[in-house]
Amino acid sequence: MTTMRTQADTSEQIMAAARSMVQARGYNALSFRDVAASVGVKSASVHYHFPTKGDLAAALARRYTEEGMDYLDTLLARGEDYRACLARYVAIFRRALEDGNRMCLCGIMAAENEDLPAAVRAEVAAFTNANVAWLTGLLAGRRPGTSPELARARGAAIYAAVAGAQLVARGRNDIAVYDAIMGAFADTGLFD
Amino acid sequence: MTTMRTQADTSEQIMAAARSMVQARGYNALSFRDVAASVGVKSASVHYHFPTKGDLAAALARRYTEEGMDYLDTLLARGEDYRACLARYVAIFRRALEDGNRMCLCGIMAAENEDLPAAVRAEVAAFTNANVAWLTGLLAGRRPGTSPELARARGAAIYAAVAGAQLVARGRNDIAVYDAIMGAFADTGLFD
DNA sequence: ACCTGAACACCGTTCAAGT
DNA sequence: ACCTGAACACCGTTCAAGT
Repeated sequence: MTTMRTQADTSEQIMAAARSMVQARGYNALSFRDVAASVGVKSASVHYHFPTKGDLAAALARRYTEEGMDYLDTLLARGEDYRACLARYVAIFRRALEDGNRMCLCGIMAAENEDLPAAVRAEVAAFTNANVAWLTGLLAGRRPGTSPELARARGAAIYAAVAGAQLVARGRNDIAVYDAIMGAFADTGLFD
Repeated sequence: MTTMRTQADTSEQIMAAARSMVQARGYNALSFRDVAASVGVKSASVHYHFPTKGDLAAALARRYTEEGMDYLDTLLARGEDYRACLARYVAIFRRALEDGNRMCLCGIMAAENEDLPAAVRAEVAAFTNANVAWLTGLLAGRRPGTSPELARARGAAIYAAVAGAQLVARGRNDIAVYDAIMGAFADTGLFD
């Protein structure tokens, strides 16, 4: 029998604190001293676990993508229909707004693209690609006849719609704006 | 006969340099020392013209909104039809990507919402509101029967579509992605 | 293995001092 | 009216030093 683990590793606590901060204020506003204070260590200790801010942000984005894709894969495995899967997808981005008017971790960092170290930029791109690929796959099942190019463009459009709606609703600090926008997209047939 | 003005005021040069920097890297990455170096003064001089970073960013956003709305109003005055006006609108956000993979000034600052001084946040919200109102007005002319709520939701959806597509295409550093996404939206009838 | 204090060059901001 | 150098408390990062 191994030792009980009653407390998260320092690395895990750092990642949890940092993730919450980035989703609220972005990569540039992430402060090693703030993270350290929130965890109860000094900022130099954070550098022991994550040598640079880029290393920390890249780790955050990689895990964020993994966890998100795991959830999306369980959605497919559950055998729910096309519309139900899309509704769950739209609900994921709504949840970030519910959680203190936050954004998707990679959505907010995408806006900071030019400021990101290359490794972080790559992880953000990987998140976007994974999301568009999942949506494209879902669409392919729905419309077997469509060309790959058109299916991918539509997958990207759904991702852009959700990301854009999140951005606009967040600026208004009003979840009803997110719902109204997604309703308008639904009316145009974006989810049919 | 008054004195010739062969050079822009220092304030104007500061705003031009700062605007370009914010559209490329955001509010947080805007540096008074970088702006000063680009204009040829010291950072303390920038504070003479714009006491705080918030004052500078608020002035940038206010003028950006004014200039943008002036252009949109000339579009309407030209008497072009609904589709042509929307095509011009979509082209505005494309142009930022053409200009060094930049973003809409207020779009990128919207992502930084939580970091913005209140005055800047208000200007960013005013830009969004003005854009949605313009789109809503355009839609009202096109579909006189629609309820104000639905027209506004659809106006917000078009704005979110454009902002989201810009964000996604910028992350890929590929204008073709913007065009493909807008094409997919057009296919769903978002612009009909 | 993990943490820390001290130092470095950056940042926005302030202010007394210059012209 | 406009600009500046110097100082302040911040920042990410490094590193020698501690346990």
